[in-house]
Amino acid sequence: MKKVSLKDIAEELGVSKALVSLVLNGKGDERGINKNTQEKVRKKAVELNYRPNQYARGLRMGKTKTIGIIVPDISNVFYGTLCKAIEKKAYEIGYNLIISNSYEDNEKEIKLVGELMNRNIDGLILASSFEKDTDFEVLNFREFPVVLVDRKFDNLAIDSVSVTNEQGAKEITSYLLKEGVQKAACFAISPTHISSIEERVEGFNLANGNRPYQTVYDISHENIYADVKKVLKDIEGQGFDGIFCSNNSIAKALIKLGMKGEDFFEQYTVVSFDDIELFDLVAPRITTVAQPLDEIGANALKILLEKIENPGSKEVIKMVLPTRLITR
Amino acid sequence: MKKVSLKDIAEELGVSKALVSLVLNGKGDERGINKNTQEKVRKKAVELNYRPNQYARGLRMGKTKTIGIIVPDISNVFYGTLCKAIEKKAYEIGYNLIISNSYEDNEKEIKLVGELMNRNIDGLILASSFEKDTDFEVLNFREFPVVLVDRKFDNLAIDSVSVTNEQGAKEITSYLLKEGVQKAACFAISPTHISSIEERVEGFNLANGNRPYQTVYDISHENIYADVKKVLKDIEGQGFDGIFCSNNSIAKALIKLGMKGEDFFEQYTVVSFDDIELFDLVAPRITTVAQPLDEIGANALKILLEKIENPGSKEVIKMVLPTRLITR
DNA sequence: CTGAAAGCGCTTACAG
DNA sequence: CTGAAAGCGCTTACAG
Repeated sequence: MKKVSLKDIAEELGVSKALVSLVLNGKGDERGINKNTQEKVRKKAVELNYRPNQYARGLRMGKTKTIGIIVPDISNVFYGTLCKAIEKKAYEIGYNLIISNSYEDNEKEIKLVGELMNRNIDGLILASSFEKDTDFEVLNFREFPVVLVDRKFDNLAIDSVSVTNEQGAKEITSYLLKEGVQKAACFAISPTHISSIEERVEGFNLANGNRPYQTVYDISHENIYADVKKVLKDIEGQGFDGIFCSNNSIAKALIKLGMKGEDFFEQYTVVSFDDIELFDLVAPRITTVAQPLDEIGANALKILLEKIENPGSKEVIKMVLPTRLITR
Repeated sequence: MKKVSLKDIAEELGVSKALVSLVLNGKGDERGINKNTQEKVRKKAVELNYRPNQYARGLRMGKTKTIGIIVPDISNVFYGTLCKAIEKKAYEIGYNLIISNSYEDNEKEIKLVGELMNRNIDGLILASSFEKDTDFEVLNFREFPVVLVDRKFDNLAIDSVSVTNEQGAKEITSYLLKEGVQKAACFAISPTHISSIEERVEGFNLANGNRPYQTVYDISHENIYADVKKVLKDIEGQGFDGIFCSNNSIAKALIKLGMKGEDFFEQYTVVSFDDIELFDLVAPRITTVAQPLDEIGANALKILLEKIENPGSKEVIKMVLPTRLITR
């Protein structure tokens, strides 16, 4: 019942381990190994159900064909879909993914990065929960291949794939105003200095440039529902008639609250960043800014693989993909 | 810039690799190594930012503290939440998770199982897409530690964690009838012979025992929306006034279709298996059967770890956890 | 209290 | 065309 190794195949066939290894790795022809011998080796490998030990191989080669990915929360459909996109591509080229959740907890993120690096992953895709460039430096990646997704750090020389957050927020806010909203509020999720949120708020502000009044409110990501409720109460009677949500969690809280209020959705027009299925199924349906998750995932992986294959390269790619307004 | 190994620490301190290894693995006291020496070793390890090479360790020990998990689709919030629950527990005890998607594709599932076993995972948690016991045998786990979740195979000696699908479906169907529904339809997702779906249909049938009429309709999982639409058309005018959905995807399709129809939700009372956030945010809100995802995950992991630690054990645990009716 | 040595399973120069 | 040997970084008997 024990695992079969190269040695087992070699002994049964009366050849060396080296030869077996060469053949099984497709280097038989290149090294001019007898076709006949090659055939025998391959047959025996199948017969014995040989599976190469990746840890031995990893130890020897220094590469493991495993990449790590850290997201705030895999059960959030946004990150779930992103991981799925990455996993799909990775699978096609023989890579596996180790997925971990940081829960927006910097301490845990630091630990996770360390542990994943321990496990000799070849590279890391990271949706970081860090807020400032300076904090980020504790992760100390040096030459280690890392690509940031979703959130980026402009002042650091680290590759990233993000979207046109500012432009997307500006577009959807403009849409809100064009639809007749007089006074819009922006509900920003904390921590607001995460790059993507900062840019969305900026987009909101830009679109409001020549309006008499608009305001940004902070919502704690740990306590979204209660905070949204509180802010709604605070702005009551101030003439607001539109709300831009900086991410899907806030919009979900608003929907839940809105269902309880009598005429909430007559009073407020709600739009949101992040296009999730839910927004198409509630009444009224929510107009959103969609992010190209498949492309984000595919590009992050592609950039990461290039880094892995060219370890010396100092080139830094900061890719920004377009968002799409989905009016409903 | 190269990785620091045991040898580096040993050389800098003028001791042996063995000693360093012992100390760093907490066996210093047990082996009576000088406290002072231990201190020096630990300090140096921190100073050099030593990270043990898990592949060398795995190769030597035959254990890798990595477990694999295969689900149909990580972006489905049901599986996303399950994975999150497992990942959380696993992290606490120093295990990492390799997560893969089978997309309900048997071929891919077979490949994935092979690849994960190649990678020397210590064990596997599997939400299998296989339909019959006999098909399942190609996976050929032998002694390999595996725990099934969500779907189980009664005739195979493999551990599993599932829920009271039949009881849950029976309860919610009874609720439907008690609420005044006269004639209920069951929308079952294909393939209907997956254990969980089979049991839910059975529960539905049981609750309808003494009713004049009820029917089960198959919905293909590849084409849910179109199929639901078709079935709805087919049953029109036959006096149906209630629908039990065998999983959340069907209910989502119904909601989407229902929003387009004028008085859909006056005509039909809809209830569903799987409690997802969405069902609390649509109008009307959907009554559901909730599965204890955290407990499923925690127990699956616990059982798996026991298997990993007692490789010889022939004991088979088929755990069934209770569902909960959530009326809205 | 500590060290030298073997060996986990692989790949890759090197030698012939 | 093929084999013997070294070595990746670790842990664990064994020896003293």
